[in-house]
Amino acid sequence: MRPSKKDELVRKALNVFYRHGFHASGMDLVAKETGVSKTAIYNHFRTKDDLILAVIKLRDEEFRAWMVSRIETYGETPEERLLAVFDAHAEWFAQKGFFGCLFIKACAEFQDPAHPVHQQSCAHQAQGIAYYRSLAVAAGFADPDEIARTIWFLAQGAIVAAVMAAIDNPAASARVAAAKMLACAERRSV
Amino acid sequence: MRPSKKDELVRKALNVFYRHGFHASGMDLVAKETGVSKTAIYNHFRTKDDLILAVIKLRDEEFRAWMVSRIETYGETPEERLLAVFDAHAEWFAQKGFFGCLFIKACAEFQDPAHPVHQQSCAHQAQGIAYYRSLAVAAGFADPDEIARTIWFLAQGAIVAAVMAAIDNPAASARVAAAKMLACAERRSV
DNA sequence: ACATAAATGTACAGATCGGTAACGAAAATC
DNA sequence: GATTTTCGTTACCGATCTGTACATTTATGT
Repeated sequence: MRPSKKDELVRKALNVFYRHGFHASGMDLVAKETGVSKTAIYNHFRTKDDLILAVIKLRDEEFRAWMVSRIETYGETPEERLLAVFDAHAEWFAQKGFFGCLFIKACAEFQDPAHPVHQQSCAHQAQGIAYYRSLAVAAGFADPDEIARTIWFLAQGAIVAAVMAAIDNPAASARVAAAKMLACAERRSV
Repeated sequence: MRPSKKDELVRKALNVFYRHGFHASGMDLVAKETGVSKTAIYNHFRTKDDLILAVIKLRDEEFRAWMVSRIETYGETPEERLLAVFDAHAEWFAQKGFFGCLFIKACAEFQDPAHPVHQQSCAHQAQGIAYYRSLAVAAGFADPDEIARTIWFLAQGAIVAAVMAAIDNPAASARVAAAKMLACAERRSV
């Protein structure tokens, strides 16, 4: 199987797991929805967990790249980009087929901290925080860690709200809060 | 079965589902862990979903009562209580056996918005926001909805962080952000 | 065109899933 | 103390689960 074909399989499997959940999606369903026979799938992935891990890794790469790209389009300066985070999230929430955060779901279904899927999902979140921190550093904030954590909390809260709460445009609401927070935050002394 | 016995069964089932997940916990496991035979369980709950729904409802009642109680202990005034939210969350995160938010997990596993478990979980979140809003109103903020949403976002973000992110004491960090936000927020004009 | 590799559908193994039937024991009710 | 309800145990049902075997067909590379 060509690498591109394998990617395509993983991407289609991602859709199945994303929509129906990991444990709720049987391999027969995955085979049907991806159009790849179960035999062929198991030729390339030893177990279902291996496939799920590949799904998580693909999503990690693609989603982070997409998110960074959108943030850098919405905002020019580092400080603008800290707020553009929420514009990008708003765009994400508005996409048809938005069903929440795959990584939060993955950790909800694979609770064992030793499970690779759990760890990979946590690693994804760490990268998000690290990116926000780099923006906060570039923007010259005195406490970039606190800034990054706050932006991240607000963004994750908005994600949860987008799935569970009857809040209109949670990303916009979180953006307002973030803007006020940034306006009050101290800059690094020269 | 006495109501108290039934409650006890639901409470023990809650522990099973909380620790292992809903789909990953078979009814045989539930029977074993609760000490109630599968037959007896099915005498009182028509299906597994019915039991799960009872679990969600029990958790909703108990957890909200606990959270409100802790918040009102940590804070005296409404404004203090908006920050005490994070003290209560910190206490929750520190409890042994903390495994994240059951309602977030429930929505992750029951994605269909028409599913009662999904709806009940969302209703729980709505009650949380409503409580924060009542505090914001009592504290005299000009825009209690925005205040409530921000507190809620930060709290939910802290919960996600407590499970997934390598952030030390996320509740304390969220509290700092919330305090700054409240300090800048406008009061209602008399 | 041919040899090789890989995909397919079907069928299956073994385990587990949600849920039930049957029956004796226990216990609450009258 | 007799009766009725509820309980646990055990075994089971059909469906579905992950994962595999196998023979056939389809791509692929030279």
